[in-house]
Amino acid sequence: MSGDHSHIEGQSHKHKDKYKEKEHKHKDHKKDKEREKSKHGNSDHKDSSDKKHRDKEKEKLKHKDGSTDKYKDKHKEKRKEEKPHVKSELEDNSYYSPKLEKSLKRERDDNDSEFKPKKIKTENDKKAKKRKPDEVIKPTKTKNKKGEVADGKKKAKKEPEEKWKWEEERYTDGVKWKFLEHKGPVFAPPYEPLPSNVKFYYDKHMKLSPEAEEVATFFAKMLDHEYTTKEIFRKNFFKDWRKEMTAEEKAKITDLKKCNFTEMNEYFKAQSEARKAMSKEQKQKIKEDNERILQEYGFCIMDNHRERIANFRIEPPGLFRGRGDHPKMGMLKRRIRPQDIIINCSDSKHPEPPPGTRWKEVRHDNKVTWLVSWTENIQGSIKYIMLNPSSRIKGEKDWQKYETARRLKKCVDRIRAQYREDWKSKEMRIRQRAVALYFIDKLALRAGNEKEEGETADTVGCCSLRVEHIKLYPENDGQEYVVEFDFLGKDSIRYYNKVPVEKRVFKNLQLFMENKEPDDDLFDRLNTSVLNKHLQELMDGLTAKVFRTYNASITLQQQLKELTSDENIPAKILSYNRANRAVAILCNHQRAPPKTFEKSMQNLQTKIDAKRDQLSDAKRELKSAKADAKIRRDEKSKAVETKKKAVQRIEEQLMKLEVQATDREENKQIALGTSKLNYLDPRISVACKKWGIPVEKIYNKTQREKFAWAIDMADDDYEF
DNA sequence: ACCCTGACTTGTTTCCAGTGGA
DNA sequence: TCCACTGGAAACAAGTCAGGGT
Repeated sequence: MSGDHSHIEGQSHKHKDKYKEKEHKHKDHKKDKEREKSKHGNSDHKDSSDKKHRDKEKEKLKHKDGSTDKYKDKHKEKRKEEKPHVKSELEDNSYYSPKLEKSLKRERDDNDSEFKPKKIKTENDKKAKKRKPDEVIKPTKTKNKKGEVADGKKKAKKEPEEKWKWEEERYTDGVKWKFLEHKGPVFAPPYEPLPSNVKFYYDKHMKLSPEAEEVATFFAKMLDHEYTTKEIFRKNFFKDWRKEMTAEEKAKITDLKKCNFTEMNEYFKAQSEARKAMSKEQKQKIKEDNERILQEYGFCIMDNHRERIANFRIEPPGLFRGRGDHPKMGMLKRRIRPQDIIINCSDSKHPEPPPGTRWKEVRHDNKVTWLVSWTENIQGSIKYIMLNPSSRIKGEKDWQKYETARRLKKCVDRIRAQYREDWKSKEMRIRQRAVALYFIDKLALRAGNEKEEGETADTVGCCSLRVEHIKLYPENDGQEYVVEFDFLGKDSIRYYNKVPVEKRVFKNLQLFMENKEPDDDLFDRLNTSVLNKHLQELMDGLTAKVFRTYNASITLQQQLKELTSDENIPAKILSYNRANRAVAILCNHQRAPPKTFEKSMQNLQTKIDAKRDQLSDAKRELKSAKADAKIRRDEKSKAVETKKKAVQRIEEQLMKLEVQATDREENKQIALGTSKLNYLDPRISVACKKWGIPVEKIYNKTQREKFAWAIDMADDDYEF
């Protein structure tokens, strides 16, 4: 499986080289340079224009845009100053992050007194006031088993309705729901210490304290994983692990290299074997238990409907697995407790925290869609529990997204003409904006927000491209003005592409790159907020990502028109998949070739070979039958007919297999799912029924649930 | 004007259970 | 009946973007 770096249509490289080695010097280097820049108080472009005047226009440019210092640099400088982690006196232990610190502080400040839910100012608030000015949600002890919930304002006590009526804009004024009731999250099961005979080894066998042991098991479970060999991972893990150790353990265990987790690792392997080997009844029981939990916690009532919750289980503790070259991989992801949790629901009734605990907060914010949130300790960002894609709240939003893309369709010509015009602008920032937009449109690049250096893997999108990420070839492989892109995008997936561009774009790129270091920003006068502000002016609701949606959907529609033949259904589905694949390639949706890929390919190949043999056998038989018939002067020999049929049948089967093989091979490194789920207007697919392709052949059950809105609107002659 | 962060979408990988062929 | 394979779901990381505070 290793070593296969084949390309897909000249575009995407794969997996192995996905996590490109990056020099870490990068950051410090950059920092220095920025300091220098700001010291001199002038930008690259002023400097550069003093050099040779290759381009007349440049002269004008420099004056026009001298106005601003670079935003980007400013941020960076600022951020760096703030960065130093001031350790809070209350947080001696490991779980430290700046954001967390803030929220901890808040917690400390305002809830020592009494558990009192916070009220926030929303529309809801006004309503609440009308009802009962100072209603405090008291931890209701009411174990409402059966319908004794029938107190006054319980509008949702009527049986939940069956189906939603799809409306693009249901509530005005940002209200997302009017009634919301749920059971709260399901917490990760508490840690169960290992049996006493399973020990950790360091010079000698030793039993760890439960706290240290738990963290050790996280590592032990991953022993087979490549992560555990990476230096950063090991370093971060060890640092966080030591924080959980007792003083003696800390004194003793000082070197991760000397740690031996194999015994623990084997114990877990045995456990999973045992789980596999369980009897049918046991498995059945587990399944039923899960179903019970799902039924109890996996649903909520929103505006009279019972809706499925997407992730009602709190993420269990473990070691953080960042993607790509992540500086924080291996850090301990801490266990979430009830006092970390914010509950969001209607003000009438809220879920109970587990006995002996309390929620961090209960609020009633109907302008947001989440039911539960907590702050995670690695990046200090907020995690949410939200509804399933099949829910109304997600469906309507999805629908809206495609409607925006369709509006773009109406004015895309105008916008394209506009940015082409802007390539000639006198202002550098406008040229940069126009070229970036061209990339976003033509290549479906992501916007490319700035990221916190050192906090996340070094990845880029359009606006954050650096000089080192592109190469210019005035001439390449017989094509003029070729740009070679090579960078790591979202999830550290490599984007590699060579595209011919228009001359003006090419010249502009040369201009942007002049006098810059490889790690300078290509578009130093541009960031996503500037770009999006501009787009907003061009069309209401237009942002960079709308182009991805638009181009994906329009590509599907076009490809379908070209490809769909009047053949049988399997052939049509293949056509659909081809169209889907074209989109996935456009969006650079890659996947690691499945571990079993080679093998399954081989299996298919042996099948094909067998079919071939069978075919030649059949042909031979046909031949001899023919000869035989000739001798016997039997014009309409039955034998010949049947043999002929057999040959035909086998040929067909062979073809089918070969098609399957190509389909699979073409799909080796391409993931269709992402585009299917997020970029392709489902109504285009639903409308395929006009060619006799039933929706069931395109979408599985969950997908049909997610796209219920689209199926509902079902319209044969739907045009994106 | 800038910057931060909350909310929500998009993305890949991992896990698991069901399926169909030997 | 077993077992290898596969597709789908779950998990959760990593984006985008808007709005509000400074």
